[in-house]
Amino acid sequence: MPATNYDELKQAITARYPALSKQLQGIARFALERPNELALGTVAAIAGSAGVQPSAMVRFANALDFSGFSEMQQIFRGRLVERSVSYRERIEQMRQSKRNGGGASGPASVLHQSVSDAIGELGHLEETVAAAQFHAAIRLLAGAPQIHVLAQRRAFPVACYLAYALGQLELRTHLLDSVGGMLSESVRGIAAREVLLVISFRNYSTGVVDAAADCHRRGVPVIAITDSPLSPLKANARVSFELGDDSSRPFRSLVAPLCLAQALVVSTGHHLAGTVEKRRVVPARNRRTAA
Amino acid sequence: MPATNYDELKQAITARYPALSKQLQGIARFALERPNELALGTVAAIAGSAGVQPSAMVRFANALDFSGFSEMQQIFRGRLVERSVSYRERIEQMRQSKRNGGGASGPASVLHQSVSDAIGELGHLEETVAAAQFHAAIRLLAGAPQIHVLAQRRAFPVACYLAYALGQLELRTHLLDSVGGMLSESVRGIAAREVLLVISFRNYSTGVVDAAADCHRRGVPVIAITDSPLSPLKANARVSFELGDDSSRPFRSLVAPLCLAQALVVSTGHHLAGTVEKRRVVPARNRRTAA
DNA sequence: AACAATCAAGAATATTTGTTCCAATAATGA
DNA sequence: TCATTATTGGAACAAATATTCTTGATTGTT
Repeated sequence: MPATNYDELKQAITARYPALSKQLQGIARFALERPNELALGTVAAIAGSAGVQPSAMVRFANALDFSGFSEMQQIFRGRLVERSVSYRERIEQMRQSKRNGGGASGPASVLHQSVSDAIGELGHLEETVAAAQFHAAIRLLAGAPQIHVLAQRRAFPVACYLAYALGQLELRTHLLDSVGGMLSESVRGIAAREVLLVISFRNYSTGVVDAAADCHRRGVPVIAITDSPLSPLKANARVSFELGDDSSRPFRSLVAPLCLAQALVVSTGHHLAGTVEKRRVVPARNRRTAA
Repeated sequence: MPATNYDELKQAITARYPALSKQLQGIARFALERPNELALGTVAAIAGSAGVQPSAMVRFANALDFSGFSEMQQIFRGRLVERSVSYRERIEQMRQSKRNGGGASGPASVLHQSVSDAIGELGHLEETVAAAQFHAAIRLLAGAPQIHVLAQRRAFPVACYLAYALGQLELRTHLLDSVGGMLSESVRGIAAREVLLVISFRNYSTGVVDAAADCHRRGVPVIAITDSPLSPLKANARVSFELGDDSSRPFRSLVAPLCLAQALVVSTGHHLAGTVEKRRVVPARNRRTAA
């Protein structure tokens, strides 16, 4: 019964260390000191770096109940891919709390799968969003005399939420729709001082892409929430968030974009609160009353 | 002059993407979506996962000025180790910021807070939802000749998503709106064999509550997604999900209800695929790529 | 000091893996 | 429609890699 993850492996190495031969003990120390090298190197390279023969690495793996070096290496590779510990712990806790049903293909397992996927997406979200982009988007949103939000199909709920929540902040917010085919006319009416906020994922709705392109060309600041750097929105946006959708799953969720949207709204609210206080002190001009 | 790190590689892929062949474009998307797989897999495995031949992977690497696949893979591997050290830093920062009292109030911490809250809600969701309710809801959804979805204000995005996703399953789905004040008339037209799916949280929109009450009284099955057992929707629903919204936080999120909605849709899809063969169900994959 | 037993080294081997090449197919333009 | 070009699929090849095995060395024990 070999270890199945890095923590177990670490534990196994620690437990058996005293009973190992001198050379194997050296390899054990080497492995714990440089797990990255163990994960990516070849046996020959690792053995050379550790000052032993390749066969010794195999013996080491065998001493840990692995069938061979490659099997052990998978554990080290898994460590590189694992998400940050806090998320992994929470998922692990959840898995264990739901350990009863055997969990093959029941409806409960679908919920569990959705939750796990969603947590994974959220972890990924926090990794991918750069603070600079985030801050730039907030500045644009907080300073705009009017915000136009546009999305279609699958992404539309995100636009709905943004329009609603930004409206709660008493920002002038306009949810663009394509009712009556008047979308391009509406888009054309957006002024350069305003902001267009677009959300679209593959396959990118042409209406949304065209709107972003039109506004971007005219100098209107465009904020895009999309899935990939290859998105046509990226080239047409001043600020873009690429959330990296994993298309291997058949049902892609809106959890990550919605969480980002909420964070944007909350931060914009904080930003406004800060600036409003300043403006009370220096009430020279007020920008949002002109309507 | 091939790329020397992952950012350069991403940039190079983005730049050359339009000039690539269709297959190579697909590989480009695949590579950006699943860089971990690119880093650790063998050409054969990756090519299989991407649905192409190994030679295509080599061609892709060549198109990015690499001498072969292995050279390109080094970039992906480099990203993996860099990321793992940045994880350490981030975790360390997190621990330190926790020690120094509450988290700072920068924009990055808002995102972190949103993600953490969302994960908490998801965990709560999985504990709260009972399998019996879930199953009952699925049976109703899968068997209905028509599904009506209704929500307003903050919950409206959930209704949007449900209407869209259920429509993808080729279920007759109708998103109710209150445009023109015709909501009560629309609700009155719902037949007893159909299903009404309502979503509402505090303060419960009167339109939604009244619609649920009307339908429930007339024998129309009502499925409710709401926040509390005290919700007026619970008394007027045949199946209800009470997600327990924490109203202490100023901005309540839609992550949990959306995740539940997705799980419902996926399970309903499975249910349809299992029961009705001729209906050509589980079309999600095909539809996604077609539309 | 001699024997036994474990351990390490290094070459040989069998497997996996990346790469290349050529034929088949699809796309493009006349 | 035909000819030409680009693109893709698939198999064959060559390089590398992991693993095994045998020989030699070292250590510990009687």
